[in-house]
Amino acid sequence: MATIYDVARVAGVSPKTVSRVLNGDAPVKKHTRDAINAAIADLGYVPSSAARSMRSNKSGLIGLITGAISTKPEPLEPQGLPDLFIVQGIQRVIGATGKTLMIADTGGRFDKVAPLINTFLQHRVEGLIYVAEFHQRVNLPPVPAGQPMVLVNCFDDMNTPAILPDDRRCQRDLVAQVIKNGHRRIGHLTLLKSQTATALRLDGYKDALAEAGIAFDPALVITPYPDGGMDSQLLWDAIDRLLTLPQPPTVLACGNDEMAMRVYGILRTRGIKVPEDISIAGFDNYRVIAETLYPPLSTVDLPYAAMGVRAAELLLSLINGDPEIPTAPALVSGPVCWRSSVTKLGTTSNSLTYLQTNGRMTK
Amino acid sequence: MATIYDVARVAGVSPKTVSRVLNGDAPVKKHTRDAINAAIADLGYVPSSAARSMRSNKSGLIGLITGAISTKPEPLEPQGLPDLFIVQGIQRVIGATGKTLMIADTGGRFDKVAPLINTFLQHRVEGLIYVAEFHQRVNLPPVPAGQPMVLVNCFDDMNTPAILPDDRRCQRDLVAQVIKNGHRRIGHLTLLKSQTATALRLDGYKDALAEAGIAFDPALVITPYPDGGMDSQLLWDAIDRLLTLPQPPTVLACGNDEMAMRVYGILRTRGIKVPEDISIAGFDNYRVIAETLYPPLSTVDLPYAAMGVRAAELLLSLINGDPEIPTAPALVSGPVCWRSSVTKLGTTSNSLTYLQTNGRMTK
DNA sequence: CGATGTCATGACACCGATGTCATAACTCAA
DNA sequence: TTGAGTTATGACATCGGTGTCATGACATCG
Repeated sequence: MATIYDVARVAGVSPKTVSRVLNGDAPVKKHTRDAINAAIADLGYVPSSAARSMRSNKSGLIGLITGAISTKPEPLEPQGLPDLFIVQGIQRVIGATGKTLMIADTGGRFDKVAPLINTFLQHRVEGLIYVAEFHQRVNLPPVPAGQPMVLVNCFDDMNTPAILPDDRRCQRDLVAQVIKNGHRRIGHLTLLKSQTATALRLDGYKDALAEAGIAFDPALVITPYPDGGMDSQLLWDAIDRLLTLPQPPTVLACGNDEMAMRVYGILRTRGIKVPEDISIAGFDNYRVIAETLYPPLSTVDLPYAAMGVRAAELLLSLINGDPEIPTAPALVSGPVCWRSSVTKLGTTSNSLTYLQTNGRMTK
Repeated sequence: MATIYDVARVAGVSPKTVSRVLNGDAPVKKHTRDAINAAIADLGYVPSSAARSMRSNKSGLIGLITGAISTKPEPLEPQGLPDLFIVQGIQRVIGATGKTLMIADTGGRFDKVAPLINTFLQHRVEGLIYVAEFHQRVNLPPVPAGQPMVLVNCFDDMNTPAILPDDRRCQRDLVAQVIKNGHRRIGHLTLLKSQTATALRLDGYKDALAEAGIAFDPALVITPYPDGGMDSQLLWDAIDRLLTLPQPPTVLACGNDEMAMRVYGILRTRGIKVPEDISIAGFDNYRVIAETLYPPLSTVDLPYAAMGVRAAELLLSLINGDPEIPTAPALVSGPVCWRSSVTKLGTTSNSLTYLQTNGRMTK
């Protein structure tokens, strides 16, 4: 690979003058400049960032670590790869600054994180970003004090700056919209108990009820899956329990869009029509599912790309030494995506009442 | 950031001896080694890969570029992010060699490719990998001759080594399995005409028919969407045309799992049961869909992770200068994933014949 | 015309590792 | 005890850029 010395020799100038042309940091006679540019093109010269960053002590690199990592040993079910959207948001911001984003994937193995951080430190990254696959607490290996770092979709016990989804507010907004459409008995099928989002979303669900003056009925909230397993049968049972309540829900708010998709399938095998007989809402706006299902799914958009943007901006300000020290994690929320899986209820009719006469459904 | 000189000073030795401890390339007295390791820990010393790679002329970096890039200006519909699985396969192989994978995302913008390649060249990557989001022809900016490079999920006109999915064989295997289950009238809903995979898969469909001695009936093959648009109504029309044929298909082989999911929804609104009334097959094994749909979808696994592995291995052998020059792209195929969306047909009954008496379906 | 200032360019050192070679310290056999 | 051989360590140059400072070529002005 050609060096700046080769270029200098071919152009008949000193290396320093070539450097000036490359960086445009000092005037160079047009004649000289042309000769140098010709030599660069001739030789296919590409400057070495290693040499450059060694001299300048600036790497221009941002390190990003991502992966399906849980603090628990057993991996939870795969989520919808939201981290990809987060990464794209980060990329947009970082790319605009001229810095280079180095992305490393752990492949879901927690023991890979420490070596990856070490590799990044060897490359003297100016900042580190850790993106979790779903909202969770993490416990990362230590990094040198003063090393700018931002967590996305996760948080730790050491007050590392973090960008988090506002699960509570999103769920509240969604349920509020459902209520606005006339529903008052709102079933809620939650994610796993162990997931951080689950408790927050339940709070949001309660917030919306409280704001509408509807009493909270614990019978309407069911966690279909115990931690670990994900048997379809369990989901059937949960729905069954809800629909055979004395006052069954008119809508099911599901833990995420994937669960909503399963619920569609289950209801249809029982001959229950969505949304005529019962309405369904999801969570995430996982578009491949939400837009493709029939009828399209009402859900909340978890703004992963926006979280990425926020994270990158926060990291850049940390790198620039801006004195803003955000003590609390930043919460980002997104819009409700209203599609046709939730009907507008008249105040008098409840299309599901017929179910009450059916007794407990068969399995 | 501490340097090797700082460590040497604190440990009371020369930098070269520290280097020896770091690399273990020459014996060092235990007493000295302990002092050095203590100093390293004290100072939080991390070696600079810039200085290292400058001296050794080896970066230990592999550059990977990915993104939803099409050679056409208008972006096609989003596929299922298969490139993520490809990337994970690549990561596995590269990670095992001790090299570092630098991933850059174009964010779907073709004009970002050239600058990204340039950045990678500045970092003196030892190899380049380009991963396309779906099987396509690409036209990448030029790279220096001799720079090891591999294309994945795409190919160009310059014989750059490439790893491609074997669409033809996968489709053949799937249809063969369908035939083995007693189906002889097999509808085929294709992807967009402009997609490379579409023609290959049609060939595979014909291969399977030919091997089973079934005549090819063009009426059974429909391309629902014209290039560009993706109106749901068009899919309805396509299905309608198939089901009202004098001899309607007993199974619909869809262009991908997402299309299969839409077909599920459409059929159900018409009161047609899957798989009792008609069977459905997909393509891709996009697991969030295929496993979650009810009934679970029979499909073909496009082995994206395996393609990544193959690509990484090929790149490593190019870097090592192994003299194998694969002139033709390597085709990778995957297993049929048989689930319950395709029924076993008895040779005498055709459960769909009742539809023939229904006449054309209403919209 | 000579003093001063500006502009274009070059010489040289330095960033942080490591390869090469030299050398000090030590072991062991004659 | 001494010379040969081995082991542990250090001095120095080098990789490819760029910051600092010096210098030579002109232009400008009194």
